[in-house]
Amino acid sequence: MNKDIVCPLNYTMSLIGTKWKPLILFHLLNGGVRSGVLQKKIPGISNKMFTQTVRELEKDGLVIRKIFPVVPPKVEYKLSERGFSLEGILRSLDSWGLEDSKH
Amino acid sequence: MNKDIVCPLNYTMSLIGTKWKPLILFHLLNGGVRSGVLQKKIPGISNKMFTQTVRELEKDGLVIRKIFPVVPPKVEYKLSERGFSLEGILRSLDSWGLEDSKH
DNA sequence: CTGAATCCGCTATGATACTG
DNA sequence: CAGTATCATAGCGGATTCAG
Repeated sequence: MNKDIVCPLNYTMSLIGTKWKPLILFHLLNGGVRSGVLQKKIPGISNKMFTQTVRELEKDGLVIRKIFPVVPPKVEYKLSERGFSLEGILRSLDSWGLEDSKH
Repeated sequence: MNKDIVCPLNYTMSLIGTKWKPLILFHLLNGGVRSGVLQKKIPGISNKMFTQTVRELEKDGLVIRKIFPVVPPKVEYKLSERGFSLEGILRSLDSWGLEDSKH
């Protein structure tokens, strides 16, 4: 009996339940963006965690990584269709923060 | 300039952006419950992290802790009004997991 | 020059045993 | 029953190094 299926929330958390994943996904809602630009949008994230996290998202099929074979190196990240299906949740999290921070 | 306000999502994540917080909050949606019962609903959480996490939620005003001065000890946790305001988000996360796990 | 991997020190986490 | 203490491990952050 798989616990992730007993409560689907466990399944969701296994995919996006970390400190940085929702933030990265949120900043990709507006479209694909270059690696360095994306990283600058995430305040406080370390280089290492950015790379590690975005790669996990890629592995889980939420983010697509596109490499341009040019000099200097260029890498872009964008949401997959599956990643986009989280849009409502991500925007709700953002809206909740906006409202709650007023109180 | 506070980064948590530049993007409200940062603020939200600072409150519930950990592995266990959404799970604990979700299992409190149906009402107050005794400590041990709540912990059993969270598969995989260690005793230490359960106590630590639920106390942080209490400190942030999302969860209310009620102590009954009896023997054996009895402690109940329930959502505060502020905690309940996350209901929509928590149920969306659960629903998303249910849908996504089908694919 | 950009993107990412490696190394090291530190913090957070988990398992177990124990206290009130 | 609820929570704490202790210790081993895993994960994170920062600086540096490497690759293209």
